[in-house]
Amino acid sequence: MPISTLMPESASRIERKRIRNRDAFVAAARSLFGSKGFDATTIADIAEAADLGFGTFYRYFPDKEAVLEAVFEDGKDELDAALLSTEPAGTAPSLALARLSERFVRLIHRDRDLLGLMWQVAMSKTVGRRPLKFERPGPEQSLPAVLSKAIQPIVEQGMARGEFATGDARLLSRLIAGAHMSLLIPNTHDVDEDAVVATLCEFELRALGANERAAVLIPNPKKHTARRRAVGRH
Amino acid sequence: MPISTLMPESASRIERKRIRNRDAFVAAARSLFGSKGFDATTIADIAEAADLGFGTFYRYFPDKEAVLEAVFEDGKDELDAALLSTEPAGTAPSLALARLSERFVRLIHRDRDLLGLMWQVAMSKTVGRRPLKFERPGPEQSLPAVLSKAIQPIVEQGMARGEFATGDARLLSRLIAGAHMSLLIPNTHDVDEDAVVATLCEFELRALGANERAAVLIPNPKKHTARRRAVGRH
Amino acid sequence: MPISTLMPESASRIERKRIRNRDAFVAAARSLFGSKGFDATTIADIAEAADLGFGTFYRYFPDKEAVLEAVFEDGKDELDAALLSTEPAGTAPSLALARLSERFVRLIHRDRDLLGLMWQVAMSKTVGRRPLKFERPGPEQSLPAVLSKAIQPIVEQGMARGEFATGDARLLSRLIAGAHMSLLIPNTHDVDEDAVVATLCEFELRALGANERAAVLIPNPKKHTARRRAVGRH
Amino acid sequence: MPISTLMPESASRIERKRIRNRDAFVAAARSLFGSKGFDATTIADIAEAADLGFGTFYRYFPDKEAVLEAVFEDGKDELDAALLSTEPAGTAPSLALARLSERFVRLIHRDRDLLGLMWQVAMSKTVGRRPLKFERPGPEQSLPAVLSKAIQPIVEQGMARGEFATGDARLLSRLIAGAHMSLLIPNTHDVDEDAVVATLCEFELRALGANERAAVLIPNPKKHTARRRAVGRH
DNA sequence: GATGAATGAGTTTTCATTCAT
DNA sequence: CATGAATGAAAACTCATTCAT
Repeated sequence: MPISTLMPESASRIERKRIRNRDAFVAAARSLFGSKGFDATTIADIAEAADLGFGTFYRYFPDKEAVLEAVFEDGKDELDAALLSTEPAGTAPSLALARLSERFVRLIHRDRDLLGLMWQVAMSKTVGRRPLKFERPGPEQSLPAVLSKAIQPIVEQGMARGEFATGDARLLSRLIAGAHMSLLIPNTHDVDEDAVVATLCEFELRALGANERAAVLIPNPKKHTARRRAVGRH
Repeated sequence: MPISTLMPESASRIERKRIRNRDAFVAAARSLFGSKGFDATTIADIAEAADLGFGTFYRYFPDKEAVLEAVFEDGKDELDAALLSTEPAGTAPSLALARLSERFVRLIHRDRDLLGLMWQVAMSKTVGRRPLKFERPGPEQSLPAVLSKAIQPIVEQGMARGEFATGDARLLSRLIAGAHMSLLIPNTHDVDEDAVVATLCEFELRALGANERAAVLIPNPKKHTARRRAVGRH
Repeated sequence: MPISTLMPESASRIERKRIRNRDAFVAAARSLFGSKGFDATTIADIAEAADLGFGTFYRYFPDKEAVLEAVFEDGKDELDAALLSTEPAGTAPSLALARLSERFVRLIHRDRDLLGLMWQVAMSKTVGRRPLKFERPGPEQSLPAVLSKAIQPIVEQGMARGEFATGDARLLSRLIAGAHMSLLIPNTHDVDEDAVVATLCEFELRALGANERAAVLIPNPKKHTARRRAVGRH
Repeated sequence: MPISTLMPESASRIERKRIRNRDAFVAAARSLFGSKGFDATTIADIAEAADLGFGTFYRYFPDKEAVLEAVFEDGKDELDAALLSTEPAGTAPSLALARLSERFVRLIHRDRDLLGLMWQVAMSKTVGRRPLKFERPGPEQSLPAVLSKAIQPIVEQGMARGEFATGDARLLSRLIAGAHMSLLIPNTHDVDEDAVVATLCEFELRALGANERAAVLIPNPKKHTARRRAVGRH
């Protein structure tokens, strides 16, 4: 997340300016990387979008890849905020998962840029013209990784509690994350967001073999009666 | 698919050489694009990998993008061969889907390069430094699109036959395709291939609300008794 | 001039074919060099225009420059035919010059390509991307050189006979050639050809200080009475 | 003319450096284009000659053609300075023409490069490997055009005043310009510059049918008595 | 002898990165 | 510190020329 949010009042005026500038670069980079891709984005583009001087970039980042890394790190915080369960300890895993799914679908609409970028990095060791230097945190913070990690504990808990069928929690989490990711693909038929949430939840709860107790927790019950019934079909 | 397979006996020796060279370029490009990414791959790389001269490339393709297109076209045929159901007309949809999934998992191991590339293109309008020229077939032949299209009819049929719960077949197919795609992500813990197939099938059949008649068709029954029971658990 | 005209009946069929092909290349090259320039013309262009195979070119010329040379040589013959005085020995120099001028103006309309090309070579040691190898006859056969050489003897004779004022015949010939050349410049206002001839003749005869005996020989007397009188104005 | 001359005292040091660099590129380009031709000159050549980095070129000009254009524009100013009559209003046209001619001959020795280049562009629509983009001012500022335009008003005035025989002033100006241009052709026998001026003046004044009042104005009278007499010979 | 496939040297152009102001 | 001018490494692409068929 933007550093600025971490130190609202802190430090000297000059320090605050440094932070503001850095955040401007990161935000610009994130938007541009997301929309045009890493390679197609030049440092000049970023500086321009950040409304800062060109050479200034290098006072904040040693190279182009560093800003990508920063985008990831800041983005990870944001993702975590969106994805990590803040549910009370006793929340039913199926509900936790459903909520996470809903938050994710909303996130897609808000942050498609960032998500697409993180996805991209997950897929190839080379984002830019040459192999990424960063064994650095990077890819582990790629979208599917983060998402998968957010899902896995829920799944594990669900299995432990008997809400979900038992199985390879890691792999299942990944498959669910993949299903989520599929929503990122540019799509002509963009369906109603709520309907997507409902179908997704239904999909994943079924896939996990959620039992009836779990099923009733699917969100947006008013709109999707038919489907809810389908989920609890037996 | 490589042109060479289309004209096994054909033509003059020189014509065959042309085809062999073209295929060499396409194969080299596919492997390199897949492993290093489009941008990180130079024409020189491709030529080198194809063991042909640099200038020779331009006798076969007008530019770098053209070879990407060729990779896609040839790849699409290959994908189709792997994914399109060749099941007899009466095959149960759940079986068809399970078989498709199995074929896909096998495919990942064989053709990770190509699949990764197609996925990449699906995600970003900018594969290269600048937006792709090709509105050309391209992206519609991206992996998730092709996969999704292969799955959708099966899902529809399953719904029609009452094997699967009814729902938005298009979206569900996409989610399933996404789950498949998640297996493409470079993964340190590479699990046993058969186990992956089993879990995937179980996952998607459940997710589709496959009823008991469908469930018994899950492949590799010997190894995964426990899970099978979970599927048909109710 | 095309070799073909030199050996109309000669030699074997195969020999005649060789000659025909060579001429086709030279003609194609001349037209293309003239219209697009030496550099902008590729060997492939020439071969295509000659309706001959690409590699065939190299069976007739060792390199691209050689065909330029050939164009020059063949062109020189053609130029000589057009420019060299074939007047009977006793012809008045002013008449000879006038006739040459007329022939030249006509030539411009017929062979602008070739003339432009020869002019170009006259101006720069580098026609193509790199310095011309040919110290070979080349530049001495450039248009102004040839033209100048055609004019000079006439001028000298005129001076000797007292028709023209005496002076530096070589330099004056060059100036006259320059005046001729100016007609080659692409020109929006293309005037009537006959009028150009008349003005040119008038111009050069005056410039040489042609006396009254000479002046009456200006061609196209009917159309240009006024001007003729101006020439013989004193 | 070089921008530098326009802002002698101007601006910051950095601004002056920018201008100095631009001028260095233009001067280098002019010299190289003139001597080797546009095509044979690489950007690297220009940068080297300008003693600047290679990439620096592109900070000043978007492409190779742009620097050609700049050479033309700067050159045009220089030419205008040399060629446009600055004679007092009442100056005899023959004198004005003679002076122009003299200035031109001197110019040839100083600026052969530029003049050759402008001539070249006048002749061919394709200076580079492909047709010039610039319909831009360019070709109208080609040497013969500029020269011709400088001469024409003098000729017209001369005709109006009765110093010159009447005729097609535009065409005659062009012929005279052509005679001038002929002096640009690389010439082994380089004659004495003064003698060339004298012969040229004599040539053109005669060619225009300058009457006796005009004739006495031929410059350098001391050295060329014989010729002067020839001009005023009748 | 004719052909065109193969080739790589040479050119333009882009852009990350350095550095002087 | 902020800035943008300078720079050259790297990449795409063209085309003259060689050579196998």
